[in-house]
Amino acid sequence: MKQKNVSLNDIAKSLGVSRALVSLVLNGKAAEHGIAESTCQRVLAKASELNYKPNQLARSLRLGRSFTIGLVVSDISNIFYSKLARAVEDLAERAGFSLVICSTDEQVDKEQKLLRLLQNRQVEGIILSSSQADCDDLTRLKNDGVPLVLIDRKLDCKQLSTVVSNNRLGGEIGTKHLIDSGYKRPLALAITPAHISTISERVKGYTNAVTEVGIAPWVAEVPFEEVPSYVEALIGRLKAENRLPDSIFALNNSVTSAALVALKKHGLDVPASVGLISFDDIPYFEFMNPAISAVEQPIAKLAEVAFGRLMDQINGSSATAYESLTVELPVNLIVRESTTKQQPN
Amino acid sequence: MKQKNVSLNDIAKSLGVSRALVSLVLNGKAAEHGIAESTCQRVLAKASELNYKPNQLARSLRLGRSFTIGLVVSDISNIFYSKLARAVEDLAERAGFSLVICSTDEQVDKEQKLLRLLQNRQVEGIILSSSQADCDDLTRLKNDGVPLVLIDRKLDCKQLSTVVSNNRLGGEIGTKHLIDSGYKRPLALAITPAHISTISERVKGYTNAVTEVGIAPWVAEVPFEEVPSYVEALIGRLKAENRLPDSIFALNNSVTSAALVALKKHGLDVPASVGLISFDDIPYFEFMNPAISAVEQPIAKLAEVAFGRLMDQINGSSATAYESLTVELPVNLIVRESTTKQQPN
DNA sequence: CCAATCACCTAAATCGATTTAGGAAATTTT
DNA sequence: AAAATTTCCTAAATCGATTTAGGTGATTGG
Repeated sequence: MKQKNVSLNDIAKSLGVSRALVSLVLNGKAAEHGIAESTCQRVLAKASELNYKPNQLARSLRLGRSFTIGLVVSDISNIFYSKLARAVEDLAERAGFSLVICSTDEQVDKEQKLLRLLQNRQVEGIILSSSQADCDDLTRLKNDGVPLVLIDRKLDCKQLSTVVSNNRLGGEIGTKHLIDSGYKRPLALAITPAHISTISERVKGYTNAVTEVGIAPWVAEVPFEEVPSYVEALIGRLKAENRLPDSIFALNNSVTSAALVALKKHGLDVPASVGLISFDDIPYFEFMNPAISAVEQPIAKLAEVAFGRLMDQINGSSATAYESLTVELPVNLIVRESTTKQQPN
Repeated sequence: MKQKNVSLNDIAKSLGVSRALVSLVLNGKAAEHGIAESTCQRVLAKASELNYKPNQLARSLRLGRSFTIGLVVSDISNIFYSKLARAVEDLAERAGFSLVICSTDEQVDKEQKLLRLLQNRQVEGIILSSSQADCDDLTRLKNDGVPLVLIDRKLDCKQLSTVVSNNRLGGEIGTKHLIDSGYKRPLALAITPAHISTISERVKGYTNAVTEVGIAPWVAEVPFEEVPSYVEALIGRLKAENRLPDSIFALNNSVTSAALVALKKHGLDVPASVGLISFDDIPYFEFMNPAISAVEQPIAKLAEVAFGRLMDQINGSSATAYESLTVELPVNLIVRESTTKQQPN
């Protein structure tokens, strides 16, 4: 069934030369080794005649380079991560790297297992959106010599190169926008576990903003395993008790979806009854009715900076050595219809 | 910087035994080779003491198995493909395979380049949603001994195992739903290039359905590089000329988005002015206003069947040899608000 | 005619694992 | 005590490439 692939040796044998010669020629090092032009031609011709495909596994083993990097996120089918993955893929491809993508489902043990797996596969570096609460495991990985860049989520950790959005500021901007639009009682919809830095930072930003104008913070924490049902129950309860917020800041795209479902199900109009702004912009928000306001993350830029840092680590260049270890990139407020408060009250 | 990894040899040396011994023990073949229990313990202890990580590259080279498969689609950031990727990832992981994901941007030359790359990397199989018009290239790949399964899009080709949705039937069902809802003049929004089987099949289904009830087919072909602008211009023109369709069947998720944008921009109410149904369901459709009706593809099932067939090819089992080479899986109509015609006219 | 130079190529080690055939020492059998 | 087994382990080939130090034969120089 699976016939043996053509190897360097096969070419060498069928030409009666050494495989060193063949390797040199095929790697374009013929000139610097003074290999006769005519020999080059013969090798090249034979290689294409036999349809030679270099075995990258062997090459990688010998060179100690796999030309592969890993991207580990919680769920590649989440649109935020799939956009990020695509951006990383393009950068990697241009740099001659393949990309292995893994999803952790927010499970720390799965994350650890996948990281070990990638390490065993000799990936040259890893870009990771970690679900871990501390960075012991990751520091160990890094000390093992695996270039590592954290993306999206930061850990409380001085050692690891990290690239994130400015989530705190995003939380602030979004909240201020609600306040500026006339909302008096904005509810922040967060998600557990609480150690996920993106969410906690956004909550901080929210809290700062409301506190500053004398509004008491109001944060609901949604367990990530049961987002839709929990949010629906929450909205239902608040409505029944006549304690609805006048606006909601949904702090990531999964709670935004849940909130939209719940509001629709309970017949609550956006923005007439409840204003809504989302952390994370989604293509579909633009043409929804109402169009959803959002705090947009610079996905392409995140990928770019993270990938750049990873390459610096791989190439051992000290370019980023003197920069701050953690970069926070600016986010962008997109005002649409879902935060347009109708009447002043 | 990058210290050398601990190898089998290091363990062997530091224990004064052969590396064959170490390999056998670590692979659990100690018993069948009559290796002393005490020796096993020493090896295991030393391996964990030195924090040994097996080099999968070396292992793969020796075994002739990379435990990696490739998934090649047009764009991993498209939600359809990212859901598919996630499903494949889970299956692959359970089977002990890593997944390399590549995007082709619908470019045939890029697809060919990526396939070659994957082949050089010795992936054990490839799941491919191809942008190619014919299958010469792919047949060659397969004949090279690379297990290959086409997914999502089929080619006009008798040789390649293929797993797709029943797109023709989906086109029919969606169109019939429009007709049954009282629409008289449904426009099918297709996309070029025309050789993409998903779209051409859906158009066929649409055409069958309208023809059957005596309605003339009306298909607009949108060039895939300029979907949003083209669709907007089209809707604008039709509106200006007072030739608007009473409903639209958007034949994939990119034109659906474009149609929604265009309709909103031109102030056309869905479904009051124009009904809309989408091929491909998207999570966001459920809670949009109006909620969008859709023909849903069985993504998980597609992944499952394709992966199963790939494994059969890899394992050389003839399980699927007698089945039809192409499977078409049933799709599902989801009726929501966007196809609710108000008044009979 | 011998040595130096040049042009061209090869041998062999190496990366890190797996696997098979077989060997040495200890034990049992007769 | 010699022969036959057992028990436990090793040598060496192998996967397919890369790379370095060196070798061979022809040409040139003196």
